[in-house]
Amino acid sequence: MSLGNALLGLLSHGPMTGYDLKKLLDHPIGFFWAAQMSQIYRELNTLEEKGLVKSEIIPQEKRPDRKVYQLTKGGKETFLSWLNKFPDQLNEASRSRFLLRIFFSSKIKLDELAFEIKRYKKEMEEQLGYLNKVAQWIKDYSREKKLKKHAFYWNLIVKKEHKSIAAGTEWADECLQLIEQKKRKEKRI
Amino acid sequence: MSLGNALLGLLSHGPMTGYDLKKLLDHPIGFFWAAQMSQIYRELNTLEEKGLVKSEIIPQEKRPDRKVYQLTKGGKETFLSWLNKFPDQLNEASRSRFLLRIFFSSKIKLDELAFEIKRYKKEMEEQLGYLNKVAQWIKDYSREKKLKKHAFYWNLIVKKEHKSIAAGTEWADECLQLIEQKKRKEKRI
DNA sequence: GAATTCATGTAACTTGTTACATGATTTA
DNA sequence: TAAATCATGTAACAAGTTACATGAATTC
Repeated sequence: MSLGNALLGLLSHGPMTGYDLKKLLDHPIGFFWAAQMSQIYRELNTLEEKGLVKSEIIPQEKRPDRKVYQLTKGGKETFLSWLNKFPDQLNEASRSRFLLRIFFSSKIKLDELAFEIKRYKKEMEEQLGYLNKVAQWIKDYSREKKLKKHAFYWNLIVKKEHKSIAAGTEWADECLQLIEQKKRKEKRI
Repeated sequence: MSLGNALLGLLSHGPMTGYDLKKLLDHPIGFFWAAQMSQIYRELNTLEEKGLVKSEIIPQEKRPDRKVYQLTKGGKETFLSWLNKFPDQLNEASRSRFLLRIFFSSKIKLDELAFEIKRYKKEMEEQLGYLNKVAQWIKDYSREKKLKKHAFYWNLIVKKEHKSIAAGTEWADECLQLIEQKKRKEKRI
């Protein structure tokens, strides 16, 4: 239940609603753990059933009530024990629709493949823009003393994403060159 | 149903049993699409219900019967239309337990983080070894005329993995240095 | 006046994981 | 003789996605 632990971890920064959690999950965390709203609400229910979080309804004027979740003792313990014990597998089973398509792409036209790779490259560029925003967000956030200690770790993640985006972009360029070469070669024959 | 399309794609190379499919999924495809045996059997049943594959039981001496699956016309069409239409999202929602742990790692000791990153690096090295085997496998495989045309595309994937493994390894080294620096700094204070 | 945001969710469905089950044959 | 391989799966569960629902307040 990695999503559950993500939620517990976020709640260790303070009480929040499902909606707030979703925003954090989208924003800096989306890079390495995505979740749908509906999944978050379900997970929060499960966590509450297990006694790891408790909720309190706070009425608001002119707005729907806020259902604010906070960690219980058990929740803190569960989260810390998850953090402290080594996972038996570091990486999730990999699944990339994009590479799956490339694997079979001898059956499509070279131009179509090139198009798809260009779109991939564009996506990398968008992610880079987003990553820069995240880096800025970390800077802003870490002005608060309480959050300063996190910045070091969060920047490690940013660094990793930077490298992987660079690798992806480089790869895309090389691919496009190789495809051009292949196209010329096929014309000659 | 990406797994379904992967299976259809593999079956387009010729009739196979679920077991054979699993071996291919583990071996070169595992890099970008993993699946459990039980999932494959279930997916094959679904594909058969939809009329995209058909199976034939071939009795064997001294071995359990083979249940050989092959594509139907509908299966070929479905696969090709999947290949030819652009997916609305190239990348799956990202999920990395490893990065999730790093995000929260201000709560664990620096040495433990370093240990985890070292293990990550080791995993990268193992993957590199595996990747080299895959590259060799492609070479061997593409001696067969029928499969030669795939080699170009499969090598694009190898190239991508190479780059991403290199990026990961580099990142791990830099992290370990930064952690050492931070440790020294903390001792001084 | 239309679209978006805030805030809550439920239901149905699909996909992925883990554990269990069988039983002969081959390799170390 | 123990383990691994071949080959088939089922069942239960966990996790993720998509579609649907509500309704006020704010922004364009």
